[in-house]
Amino acid sequence: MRKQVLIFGLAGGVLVTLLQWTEFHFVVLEHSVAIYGVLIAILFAGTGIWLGTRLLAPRERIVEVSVPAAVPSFAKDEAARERLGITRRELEILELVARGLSNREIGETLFVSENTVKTHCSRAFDKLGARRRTEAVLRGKELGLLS
Amino acid sequence: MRKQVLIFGLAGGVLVTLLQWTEFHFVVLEHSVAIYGVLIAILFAGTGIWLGTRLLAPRERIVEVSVPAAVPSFAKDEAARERLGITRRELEILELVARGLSNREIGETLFVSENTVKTHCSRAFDKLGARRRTEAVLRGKELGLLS
DNA sequence: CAGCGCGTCATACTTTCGCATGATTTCTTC
DNA sequence: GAAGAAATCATGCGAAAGTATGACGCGCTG
Repeated sequence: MRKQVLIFGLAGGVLVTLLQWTEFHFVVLEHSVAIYGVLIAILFAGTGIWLGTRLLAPRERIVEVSVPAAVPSFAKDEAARERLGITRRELEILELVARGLSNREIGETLFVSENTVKTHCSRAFDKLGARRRTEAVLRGKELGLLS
Repeated sequence: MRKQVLIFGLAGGVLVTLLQWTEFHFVVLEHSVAIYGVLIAILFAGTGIWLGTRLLAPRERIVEVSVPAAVPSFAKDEAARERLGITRRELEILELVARGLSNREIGETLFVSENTVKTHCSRAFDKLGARRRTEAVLRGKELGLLS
């Protein structure tokens, strides 16, 4: 968090410097407004993107989780997940496994590589004491992880 | 990441053009730079947020609610089995698949070779329209084949 | 009896899984 | 600001799973 702020401030300083420099040297009066505009635009577009990713994305994620289930058993999943030390991402992938998707398809669905899916799967299987995906799905349902 | 940069640069170019155009045509009035700045800032902050949410966090989740009624258990299995043209042996193996057993374990359980299990599995998967055992289990439950 | 469905098995081949290991990055937390 | 958790990705390897094809025996049935 501090890192972003730092980089951000640094960029701002660079911009200011650059702006003054350019203005005082070769891009004088008539273009100054344009320059200012561009710089401000860049600055605020960056801020907007930053805000969008940092602040709005998590909210969207929460919506994803809470909307679909119609909320009969959400806290239960969470409790079971927590108890087993399974991360949210792992559970997410486990759910797709239970839907019969291959690792490749899961990767495409979640926009991550197949390798990543495999990693999550392995960890989840390990935590579930399962050695195959079918077994993992079964255990997941038994333990209240999956509906 | 590259995509965003590209779009970002594009937006920048568009802005420069637009800005110069507007400046030389109808907004040359004596508005202060600050007003331009604020307007552009607002505009691009919004754009940035839009970009951030649109491009950097494209996530969706499709969740369905399947309702497997588990009341009449045996006759229904038979009916579904018959309807799908699945033999008893195939269903038997499918049940063990759903229990998370490997082909080898199934073979040992039923005293047949692993190859035989594979054959039955392939045929059953084909009749279920499944390409993976996890998918087959899911379809089996949806169709009332498996409890 | 000839044909058919079913169960059994094999061989060969391709694809997918699962495991181990290590690296990088981001975020949180103390 | 150091440390840990979490997510991401890669590579390599062996083990499963899945596909295709052919074959054999058994029981039923027209």
